[in-house]
Amino acid sequence: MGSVSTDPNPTADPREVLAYLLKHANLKLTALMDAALEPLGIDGKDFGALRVLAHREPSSQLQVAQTLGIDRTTMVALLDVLERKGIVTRRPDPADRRRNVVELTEQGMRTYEAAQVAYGKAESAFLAAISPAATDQFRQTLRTLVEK
Amino acid sequence: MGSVSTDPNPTADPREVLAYLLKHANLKLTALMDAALEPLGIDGKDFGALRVLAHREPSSQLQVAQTLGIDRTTMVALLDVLERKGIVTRRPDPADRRRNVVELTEQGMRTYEAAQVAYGKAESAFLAAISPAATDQFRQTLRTLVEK
DNA sequence: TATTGTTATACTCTATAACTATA
DNA sequence: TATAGTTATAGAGTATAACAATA
Repeated sequence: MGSVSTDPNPTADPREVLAYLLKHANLKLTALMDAALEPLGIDGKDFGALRVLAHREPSSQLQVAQTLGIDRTTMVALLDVLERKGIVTRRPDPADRRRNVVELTEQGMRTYEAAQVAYGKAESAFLAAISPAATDQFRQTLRTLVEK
Repeated sequence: MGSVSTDPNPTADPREVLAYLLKHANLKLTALMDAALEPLGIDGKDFGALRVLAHREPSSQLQVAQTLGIDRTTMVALLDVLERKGIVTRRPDPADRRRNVVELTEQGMRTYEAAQVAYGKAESAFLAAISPAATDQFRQTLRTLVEK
């Protein structure tokens, strides 16, 4: 028997547990991201919505909410803020007036582009301590773990 | 110029962003962990407190709270629940009666051991799609990213 | 005066239920 | 009847401020 599998105390340091490491890695990147986006007047959650809106045909609120995995009532408040800031517009879909077509404004597109740059810097700072190869591996592993 | 660095649209899929992947990996492991611990009457947050308590000398509430990175008022509510379940005890520290000495009970130690087994299964399920080597690499990367 | 634990309170985030309008 | 968006409300989770006991 090897010492690894018979270790009587595999979690002697509470901070070695994967759940702890993953949680704190997420907290750290989120903090870096929010700090980087703050000068643009948005946070990571807003940036997530912008990413969805920037890469799809003009969508209904419900479609965006479902893509983000948030409730449609939460979507209302999120878009209220972005609309007030001039980042998105809402208008009834002529083909189905129950739906709102949500689009990035010109200013919203500029904000989104600036946000991509700012986010990229935050991500780079987060990954600074590991090699490009380790970064690729890390990203690939996360993709596998998250999928389905 | 390589196509990678000149990709005009590096985040065409909103779900390829590291912040998204990390967040959802964390959500997935947290869900698996909470489901695995639920029969024991605790959740991942409680398990975190138990890990700290099991691997330290009997601690004051404040020490445990600071190790977990939570507010001391939050610690009160967390321990209220664990104490009511017979998992921990609180008593004034004879050396400094402002402090509470917090300890796992006998039952608490059994709960903790069962929780370790349950958590281990959740972690294994989470990691099932990647190889042991990739798992080791993943863990090491997270350690590096989280540290300091 | 400062510190630990506690309580009361408030704030953030998000979801559920009910309502309006459209289909 | 069912669906999209909205509003009102409630719940979980956590933090701030004030207080009691102790140092």
